Amino acid sequence: MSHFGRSGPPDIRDTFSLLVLNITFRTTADDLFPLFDKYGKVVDVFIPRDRRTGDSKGFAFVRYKYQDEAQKAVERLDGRVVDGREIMVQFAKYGPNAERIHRGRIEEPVSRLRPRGKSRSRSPRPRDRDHSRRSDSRSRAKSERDYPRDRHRDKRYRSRSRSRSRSLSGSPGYRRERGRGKYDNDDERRRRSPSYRSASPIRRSPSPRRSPSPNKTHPSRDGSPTMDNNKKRPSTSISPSPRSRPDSPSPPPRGRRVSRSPSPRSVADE
DNA sequence: GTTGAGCGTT
Repeated sequence: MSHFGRSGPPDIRDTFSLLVLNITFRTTADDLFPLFDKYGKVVDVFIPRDRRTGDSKGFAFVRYKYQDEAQKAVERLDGRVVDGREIMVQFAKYGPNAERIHRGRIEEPVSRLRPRGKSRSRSPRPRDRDHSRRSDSRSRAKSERDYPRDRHRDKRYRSRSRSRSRSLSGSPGYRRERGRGKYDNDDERRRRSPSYRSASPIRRSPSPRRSPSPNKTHPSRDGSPTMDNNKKRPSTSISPSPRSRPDSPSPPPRGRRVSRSPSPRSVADE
C-alpha cells in the first residue's frame, strides 16, 4: 500500500511515522505524499482502509526518513486544510511494530524537539489538539486499545455523546479510561448487585421487532388511534380532543391504555 | 450519497 510498490511496511528501522488525522475520507496517499514530501523525505505514506468496505478511515500514516523533517512537517502541515478539511499531523505513537519502533527512535522525539518557539499563525486552528496529551499514553497496553478497536468502530455513537466538545473538556484521551471504566463499572455493578438480572445478560438487544407481542402494543399503536381520531376530525375544529391533550403535548407515555375509553368521566357519570 | 474519533498495511 505504498507508492513504492511495496506491499507491507517498508523499512521502519530508521523512519519516523507521522499520524495524519482529520483527513477527508477521499483523501488518498497520492494527495498526501506530495504534501509531506515537500517538507522532507517521505519514506512511505499509508492510509488505513476498511477491509470490508475499503473506505479510508480518515487518517493516514506518513513515514519520514528524518525526525527533524518529520517534526517540521508536523508543524507545517498540522492544521493545514487539505481537501477542504483541516488535517492534524502528529507523531505516531503506536504502530504495528510498536516494539521495534520503541527500540528505534520514535520514543518521543516530539518532546525533545519541541522548543515551542514558533509563533506560527495558527489562530484559526483550535489548539485543543495538544499532542502532549499522549505523553505517556504510549505505555499503555496494547490490549487496552485493541479491545474497542477490533470490536466495532462506532464512531457515530461516541460522536453523539461527546459531539466534538473536546475543547470544553480539554482532556481528550478519555477513550481508554472510558473503556476501562466501563468494565470496572460492570464488574462492580455485578459484584455489588449479585441479585442482578444475570439470568438475561444478553438482553442488551432491544429487539426492535415489529410485533414482539400482539398483546403489548407499542406506544405507536397507542398513538395510532389517537392520531386517527385527530385526523378524523376535519380541519374545521382544531381542538381534537380537549381531554385527550389538555396541556400535555407529550404523547402518552408507556401507559398502554389499550382501552379506547380513557374517559373515566363516563364511569363516574354513571 | 452518508460518517469524523483515532494509531497502521503484504
